[in-house]
Order: sequence, then C-alpha cells, then structure tokens
Amino acid sequence: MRVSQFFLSTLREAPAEAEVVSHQLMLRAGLIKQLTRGVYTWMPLGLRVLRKVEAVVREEMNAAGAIELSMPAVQPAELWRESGRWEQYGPELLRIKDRHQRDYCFGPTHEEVVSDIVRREVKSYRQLPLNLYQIQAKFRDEIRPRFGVMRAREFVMKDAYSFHADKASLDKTYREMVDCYSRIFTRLGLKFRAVAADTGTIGGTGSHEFHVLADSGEDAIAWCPDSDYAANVELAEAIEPFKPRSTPAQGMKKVPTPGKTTCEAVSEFLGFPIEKSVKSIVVAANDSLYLLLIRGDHTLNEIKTSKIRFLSKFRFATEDEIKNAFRSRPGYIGPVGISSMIPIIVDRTVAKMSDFVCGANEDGHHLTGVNFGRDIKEPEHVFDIRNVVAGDASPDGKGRLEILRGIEVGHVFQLRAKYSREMNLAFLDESGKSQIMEMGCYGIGITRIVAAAIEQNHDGRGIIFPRALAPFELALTPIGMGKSARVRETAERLYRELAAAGVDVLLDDRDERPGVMFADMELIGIPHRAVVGERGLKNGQVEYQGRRDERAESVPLQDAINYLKSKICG
RNA sequence: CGGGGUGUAGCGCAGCCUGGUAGCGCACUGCGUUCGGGACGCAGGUGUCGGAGGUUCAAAUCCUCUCACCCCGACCA
Repeated sequence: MRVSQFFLSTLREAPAEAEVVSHQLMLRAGLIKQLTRGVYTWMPLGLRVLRKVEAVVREEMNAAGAIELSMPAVQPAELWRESGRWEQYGPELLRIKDRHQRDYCFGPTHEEVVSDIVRREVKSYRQLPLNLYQIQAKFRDEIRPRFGVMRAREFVMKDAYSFHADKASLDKTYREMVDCYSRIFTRLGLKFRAVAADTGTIGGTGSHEFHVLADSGEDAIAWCPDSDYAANVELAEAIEPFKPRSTPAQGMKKVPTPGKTTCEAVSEFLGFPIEKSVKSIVVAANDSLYLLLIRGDHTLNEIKTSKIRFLSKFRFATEDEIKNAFRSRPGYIGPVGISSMIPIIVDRTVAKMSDFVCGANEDGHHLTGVNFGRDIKEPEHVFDIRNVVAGDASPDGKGRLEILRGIEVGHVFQLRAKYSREMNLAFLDESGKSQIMEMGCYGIGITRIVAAAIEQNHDGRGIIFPRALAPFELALTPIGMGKSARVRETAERLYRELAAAGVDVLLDDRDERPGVMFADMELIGIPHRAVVGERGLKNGQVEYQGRRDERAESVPLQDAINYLKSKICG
C-alpha cells in the first residue's frame, strides 16, 4: 500500500475528550472516529488492525473445532421473553420497534438466537457436541461508555456457544476453549492472565475471564505469586483469619468525634490504626434493613453480598431509612444497642476483632473498646462480604495475594442448562430418551483487544503494535524521493520486491520531510521501518530500525529484502 | 438518573465577565526557498460562535428553553 493511495488521518494533538492513553493514541493515529457517545467508526487504518485480530481469533477458533456462522444483529422480543431476559436484562438492552409496533432488540449477545437455531436443527446425540461462533457487532446501552472503544456501546465481539449431550463433553470443550483463548492472546502478543470469575448476568456456573494486564484496567485481579491461584476480586475469597479473637482488654467508651464520619477520619482523629475500626453499612432487601459490618479499611464486595440468600436483591439504604432506624446520621451509626429487628451481617474478619471502634448511634460520637459477646451479642450471620486486599492469605493456602489491574478481553462460561431448559433444547440420547443439552459460551471483545494492546504497547512517540496486530508490517520511507531519481527508483523497486515476497509494506510516497514521515509511521505503530536515502545509497546501503530500537542499522542494498524479511518474521 | 463542565474553522484553544459586524497555533490551498526527526517566507480559503426563542439600534457575548459531548456520582457512612 502507498500512503498516497491510502487514507491516513493523524493528529498532532489528541482531542480533549480522551483520557486514557490508548484512546488518545487511537484518535491521534486516526484508527477510530467517534460518531456519538460510545459509538465509533473504524477508519481504514484501524479496520486493518481489527481485521488482524479477527483473523487470529478465527484461525484459532476453527483450529479448535468451532464452526463459524453469522446471526442477525436484530432479534425479536419473543425469544427474549422466552428466556426471561426481556424483563431481566434491564436498560442495557437496546429495544426497538418496527413499523407494526412489534418489539425487537439490537443483540447484546446471542444465547437466545443460537439456542433457537440449535433446538430446530439438532435432534440427536449424534449431532453433538456442536460449537458455533460468530464475529459481529453487538450493542449494549452502557450507563457510561468510557475510554473510547474500551467500553463502547457498539463493539465487535466473537461469541461462541457450545452444545453437549453431557457435562463431561462440556468440560472437555470448556478446557479446549480455555487453551484456545490462551493461544489467541499469546499470538496477539499480549501479557494476559486467566482468572476465575463471577458469572454475572449471563448466568451459569464455571467461569474464567481473560485479562490483559494494564494499570488503567477497570477490573482488579487477585493472584498469588506462590501458586497458580488467580481470581477477579469480585470473586476472590477472603478467608477467615487464622488468629483467634483476642480477649477484650478495654471497656466500651463513648467518645465525641464531631464531623468525623468516615473510619479514616475517626481513626486519624482518635489516633488508632484504621484496622481497629468497623464500618457499618445499611442495606435494604425484601422491605427489611440489614446492618453489614466490615473492617474500616476494607470495602464491601457487592457481588459476594448479593449471594447471601436473603440479600440477593439488596440495595443501599437511603439516608432517611438510616435516620429512622438508627436515630443518628450516617457516619455515626453502629451495631451497639440497635433494634433486634435489624439483623447484623458480620464479615469474617470483623468476627475475629476485639476492642474495636464503631459509630455510637448518636450524632458526633463513636464507641471505642467494643467487643462481641459483651457489648453486642456474638455474631450470628458471619459471611465473606469484603473485597480481598494485597497481603491477604491466598484461598488455596499457599501464600499471600497480590492485586493487579486488568482489562477483560475474554470470558468463558459453563452455562449448563440455564438456557437449554428455558428454551427446551432437547435431544434424544443413545437409548432414545429425551435429554436437555449442556451449554457453554465463550466471548472475546475484538474491538477492546485493540485498545488493550495499545494500552500495553506504546511509548512517547505513539503506538507499538505487536506483530500480529500491526496494520502494516513495514514502513518504507524514502527520503527526498521527489528530488533523487536514485532514491525513488530504489524505493519503488524495494516496494515491489517486498510486496512480491509477501511483506505487508506501506510505502510513504508523500515526499514529505523525513521528520513528518518518521513521526507518522511511529505514531501509527508500524513495527519495522526501512529508510532509503541518498546518504545510505552512496554507500550502497539502506537503513533498518525496529519500532523499539534505539537507533537504525545499515544494511547493504543487495541484502535488504532478505534482511527485512528476517526481521519481520523474526 | 443526580451533580458539575464544555460547545467558537479539521484538531487544540482565545474572545464572553464589561454587547459594537470573529481571532490565534497547527492543519489545508497556491507559489518560492528548504529537505535525515513534526521547516521557512509570501499569498489564500475555511465558521449557520451547537440549536431555537427572547432582550437590544446592535448578541459569540445578556436571559429562557433545548440538544450534544465530557467528567464525577448513583448512597461503601
């Protein structure tokens, strides 16, 4: 490809709305343009990158025995009503009406459609297992799209769905998909980690997420350097402290803490470590209030909390609800002396605490030296309801946890019979008996991968695309080709020969000043560059520089093709 | 959904407070000089000042409504 015949649109300055580096660079390099909130055009250069990702995913999915199809983006509401998700899915589902006022949605995912296909087509165990996938635009009406294509409303996803006669078959395919995903992200040149995950709204049982590691990632991952334990913090278990609760050493005392409404402020004000404080959180579920206790420096894990049977649909209490029930403002509430109508849910860590500090249920006051068994009754409901923090014991007992940040780029689920039961995915087994299929689903965020790869691979000059993602493999940069016939002819010949040798080369034939060409080629992240200029040609040489190299090296012109090929393939 | 912010040329911004016929840098077009790390000179084009309504002799500027985008929050006491 020649730059003169392509459509580069680089910017010197990043548009003001971009916050994270990948978004800034994608805009500056002209990979994407925003059309409206959370919706982007993929410009020619960006589309090349997207196609590279797709190609790797497609190859590996095919190699793993999955079969590609393409399902409609627009789906009838009936199918969603059948699975129960028309009501369940909430405002993230973009609902549309046709001219007859019939309900449709723009698919955020395709369990319903694929299930409908399979139940019509698959009748026998002989047709199973079956793993179907597609690569397609999805729409999810996110509350707050962010970070460019990282959290967009419209995005491209690879979604696969597998169908099985039994759990063993599902397990096998699930493992194959985990391996397949590992190969995909390895081939894409990404630093990633597979972690145990929560199943979220899609439902089902076993689940792993694949995260590209990046400080800007929206997810926190707990992992143990001493074992292979890794889990999303949403899921990671905070195990019960080993140390037994020490016996009370202090008497309970009410102290004034005017204006100090957070554990941090109270501990600082009173001069004790925040680990001695207990945070009181009021939630409502089924028209009752519940008081949750976690240690002052910990944060509540809402997903774990919602797994407690009677809190499955909890919400945070309103300020008025709190005032009515505790006769004090939020910030000064606590478990001592409250109505027995309010059950107290105690985090495992808190259950082992003694002589702690908490709100006094009186504005401007806290209690110190509070103890279970003496000042309040022994905890009845002890659960793991907090997020793990760095330094916590690993749930597998093999060391201590560390926290990393990651960008979720893949997710695999064992859906089991969740959809197949609702939608009656039945088949006849070997004995002619009707059975319900086991089902798995496997997603990869194609568009998000591009952003994640840039997040992980960039420098002050721009993007550094991993080989598998690069829109072009080699930038061929002639210097002064308008002036020097020798430069022009050499560049044109190299261009032809490289193209003939199968190299995806971008010839910068703009006859720009060298600085402009170098800056553009570096910004858009071409991994290799060859420079043809009078200076080198005088000595029969051209220059080569890798995108990460400090300086260029000279190569004899007659060896150039082979040398560049070896660099590109190396 | 709540709060805050911003809309002026393709991009980054000034002008608004204090109303008087719209600017700067980059980009773009032409010519010339330059030519190994985002050149320089000269000449030039570019705007429904997000939209609608109002106040006024006069509105980018003041008022009302509205739309879009961005950020923060959505109760972690």
